[in-house]
Amino acid sequence: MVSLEERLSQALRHSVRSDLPDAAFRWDVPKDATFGDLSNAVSFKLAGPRKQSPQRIAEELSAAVMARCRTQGLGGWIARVEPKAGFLNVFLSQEGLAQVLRDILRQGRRFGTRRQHPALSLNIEFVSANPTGPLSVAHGRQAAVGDVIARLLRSQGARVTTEFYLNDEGRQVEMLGRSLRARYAELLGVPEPFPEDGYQGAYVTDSAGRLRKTQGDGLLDKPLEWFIEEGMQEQLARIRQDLEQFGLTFDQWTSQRWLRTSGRIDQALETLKAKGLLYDSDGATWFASTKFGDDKDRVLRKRDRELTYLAPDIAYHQWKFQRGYDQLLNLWGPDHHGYIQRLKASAAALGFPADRLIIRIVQLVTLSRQGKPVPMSKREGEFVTFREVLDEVGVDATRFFYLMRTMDSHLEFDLELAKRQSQDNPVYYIQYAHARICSILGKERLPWWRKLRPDLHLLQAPEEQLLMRALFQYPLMLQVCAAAMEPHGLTVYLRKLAETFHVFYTQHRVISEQPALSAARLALVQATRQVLANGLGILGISAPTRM
RNA sequence: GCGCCCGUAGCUCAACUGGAAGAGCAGUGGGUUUCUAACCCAUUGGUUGCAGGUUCAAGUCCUGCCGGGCGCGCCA
Repeated sequence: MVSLEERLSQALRHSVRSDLPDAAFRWDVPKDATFGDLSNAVSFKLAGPRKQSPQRIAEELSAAVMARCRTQGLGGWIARVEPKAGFLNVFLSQEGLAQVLRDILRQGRRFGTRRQHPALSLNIEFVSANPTGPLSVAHGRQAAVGDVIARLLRSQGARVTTEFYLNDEGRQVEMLGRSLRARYAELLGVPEPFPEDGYQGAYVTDSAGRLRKTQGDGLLDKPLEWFIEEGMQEQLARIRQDLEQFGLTFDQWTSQRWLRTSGRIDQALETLKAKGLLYDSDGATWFASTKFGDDKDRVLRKRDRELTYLAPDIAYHQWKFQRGYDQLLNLWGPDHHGYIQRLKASAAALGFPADRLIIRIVQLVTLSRQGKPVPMSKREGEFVTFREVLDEVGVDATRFFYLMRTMDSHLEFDLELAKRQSQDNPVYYIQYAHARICSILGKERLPWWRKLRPDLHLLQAPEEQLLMRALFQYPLMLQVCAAAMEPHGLTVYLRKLAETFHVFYTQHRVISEQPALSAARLALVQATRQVLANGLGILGISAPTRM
């Protein structure tokens, strides 16, 4: 079904007759409610070529758009199209607002979602933490952002695969195996030097303790590979468990080991070689990535004949491209941003359009308590983990706090504020609005109201109008967040919607002595509840019926 | 030295691919015999780091500075 704003865009385009790009005809939600429900600034773009003032053009266009709406059967939904300071401002009519409520109540959980033909297919790879220890708070943020981007895009009709790249061979996991073995030996009283750059976290010692408990004291005969495998599997299981607790299961796990044994790494290197993009120098094999915009060429095979990390990564992205996605999205930590150029260069070198590979950096997270920073020392291997935050703060608040900022911004995560169950915690503020509505709906004592077809035109109070207008914005807001691949706007919207509801609630009784008005208000709060639930659902946050 | 992100109210941050400067918190003062006060109302707070440029229009784009963070390996 085509939305109102899309039909308005068509009407506007029809009225303008210009070859301006589609974006120029898009309607935005204006910042200020006095500017109406939708606004557009195309008049400014036409002012130059037409040598007329924007306001003059806006006046013409508003009449033309209104006329077009009438012939298209939209006239009843629009009160007026108002030219103001060059902008076109659309004000929905009471019937238009009533229609929004009807749409919400009819579509229920589907309200705000769209379908695409054909559906955009997309792979999102994120978290991809090494299976060598607990997830960090930064991984947690990536988990939240990636998960909600996936949900947002799915809500807009895209086919999304979420994927975790498992770094299950190489130096890092070997170091975990060595560390585990050393701790195990330590527990037995057999002195064995702890590896330099080993994992010093207490979790390794815990892990060694468990090994001893379950498998006895005779494990030092086992080869290093055995310790690597044991340690890695345990860490991986914990990572999966943490993510699951967070409400996140990945559609696909791709392992580096599998990439190698299946021959895909060799194959990728062969492809580059066949294209004449590999050369030997200083005893190493280099990839001529500068031909594709990189700052310098990169080593793929070191002098010791071992591959660098880039080689399997190239193969991995080739494999992702081969699977036929329209777009690949990678979420990385800020420590990887220097890596973007070379990976994009490799995609281009392999003949894939580099603009189909989108790499976004999710910025750092710092923890604080009541404004005071929580020290995070990685040197001793002791740092606040994602699991600790999750256990202390809970899933809902953790998700919300991770998503409250744009991913470009450093995130200051205040543990005390997130935990606090009070008015300054936005999560509870939103959930409370939902619970309040459920309380009203549960207490309804006059069942014959249900038989009334509500007369939504009774909802004339300013607070009711504002609430309906906020509900109207939901689908458009979702669309914008999905297109930007940025969840943060949804948290802002839901807070605003909850506020609009709370204001309405304190001003007006829903269930009163007036049956007709009560029925209308019941429809209004039911629709509000639905949108709050839908929005929270996309954030992966629960919508409690009681608090 | 080079690259990326950030710089907006006392604090934490928005501003949807240039479009009409905003929230929350903190501060101050108020409001519940009624469907949940985890709520609401009022009010204080701005040279958008600095200087130029492009534009009808710049927090947003370009140039140069200043400040904060991160990265720049034949580590992963």
